Amino acid sequence: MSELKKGPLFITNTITRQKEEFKPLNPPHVGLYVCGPTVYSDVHLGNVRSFTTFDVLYRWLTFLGYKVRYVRNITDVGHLVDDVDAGEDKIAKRARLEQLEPMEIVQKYTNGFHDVMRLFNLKDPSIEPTATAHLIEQIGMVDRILKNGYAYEANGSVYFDVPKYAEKFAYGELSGRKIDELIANTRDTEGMEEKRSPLDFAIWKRADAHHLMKWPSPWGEGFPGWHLECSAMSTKYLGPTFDIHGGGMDLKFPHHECEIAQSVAADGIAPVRYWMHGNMLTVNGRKMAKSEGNGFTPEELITGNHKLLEKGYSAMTVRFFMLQCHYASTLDFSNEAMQASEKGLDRMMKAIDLLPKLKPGAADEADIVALEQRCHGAMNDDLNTPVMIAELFEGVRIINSVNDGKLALTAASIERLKSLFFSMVNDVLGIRMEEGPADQAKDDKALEGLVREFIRMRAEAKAQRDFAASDAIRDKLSAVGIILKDSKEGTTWERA
RNA sequence: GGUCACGUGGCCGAGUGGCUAGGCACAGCUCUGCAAAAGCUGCUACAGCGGUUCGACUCCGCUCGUGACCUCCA
Repeated sequence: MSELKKGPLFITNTITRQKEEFKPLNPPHVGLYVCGPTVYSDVHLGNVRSFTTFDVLYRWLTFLGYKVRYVRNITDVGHLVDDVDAGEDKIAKRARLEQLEPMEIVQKYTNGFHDVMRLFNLKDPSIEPTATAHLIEQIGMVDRILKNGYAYEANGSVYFDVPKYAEKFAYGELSGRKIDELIANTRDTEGMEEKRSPLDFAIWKRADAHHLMKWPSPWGEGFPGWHLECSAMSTKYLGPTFDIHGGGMDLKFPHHECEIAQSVAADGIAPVRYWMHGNMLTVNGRKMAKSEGNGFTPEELITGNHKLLEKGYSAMTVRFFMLQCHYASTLDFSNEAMQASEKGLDRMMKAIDLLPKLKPGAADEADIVALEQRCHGAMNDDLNTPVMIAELFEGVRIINSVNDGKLALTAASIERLKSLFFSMVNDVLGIRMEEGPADQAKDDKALEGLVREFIRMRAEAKAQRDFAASDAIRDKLSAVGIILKDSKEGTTWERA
């Protein structure tokens, strides 16, 4: 058993805009923080793409042997509908609309989120902290920022003093923004009188008497600002500086920019060493977003019950479709592309099914070790899943050729190929193999026996060269969704 | 308006200063009684215009087009 060439891993650090070698702070431990959902509505496919990106990152780091502490939060308070005037909380607003207690909303959509994560085979994070369970930490952080002079209290709210911070630190370095331009581009809005600068953002917000979600604080009853929870919880579980912070591109500004500012202002140290941002899922060239009305839920996707969908697609097909595109590129959803992925995945799964049946030969006519190294190399090159999948299709060709007796592989190479596919497809890409479209009904004993009997009858007809009868059997089975395939070794069947 | 991306063959999508991405579709061939599957082969592209270079799809500039962020968003 030769040593696998697994390293080094390069990832694009969005704060430097460069591909950098990943070196954890305290190897073999890796701290990974990913911005989770705000649980006030159903997640849509665009959200799934983002979480899938970091799921694969988590899986790959684990595969490389790192001990990853993966923190993905649930935002259950503090996410303002409008930061400027009313300051109503998204969850509170939803609660009012649905006439539910805010925590009912949180529970409902948290459950829904978890269902979707399971459906798409996303691994659970090591810690899934909620904002409401970390009020103490958040208040503590506000306090530190105040004490350090980077925030001010106004009328029961506390605002982060961006211009003051920018005197000493590089506010805007992540998103590439310049503070003068930001000020120049600010629109006049209502209710800004409390803020000294339009760029300032709330880290603690006073709650009115009728406000549903509020907690006592040194500044009165209120609730934490949106950006604060991630800073407070990442600091608590991963330390003041940790390895990787991930999220969607659309969180870069202002959310992640504010996170950096908060951590630096509170603890005097940059919180994150590698920032990673996943790109958007688009539909007809436009970002999938609730406001566009072009999003569909995973349920609609699977049933095909949506005007943009010609048919339903399985969760694993969707996952495969997403991974055929690099995470940093936009990915455009279309029925044509989905069907291409569905067929490609199907072909791959059928090849995987053949793996245990391959007959070893005396020599190797394909280099499995090299294939393996190319797979690993693709992943180490900024998680290039599309290239890795392309390599796997090379493996598919090899498997089929060996199966056809056109290519020889030794028993050892077959074993290696088997474990390569298992680790890359199942462990790293997170495609559940048993759910391959290939054979869902194979464990149905009665059906298997029935089809076998038809195959036997058809073989008899064929032996007597009664092709009309044999074709009739095949056609009728085909009409009920059973496809027969003849080969030298006999006839096999599968579901259409 | 400001900032930043992107524009690849019929479709989706990688990548690189000179050498085949891959998937799907299509065509031909092999196999087969026929079909399906599988394999082989073919179709061979990098928005436009300039520039740098021995050589650019890959670097630079401009033009056109598209998108994202600047307000909540994965």
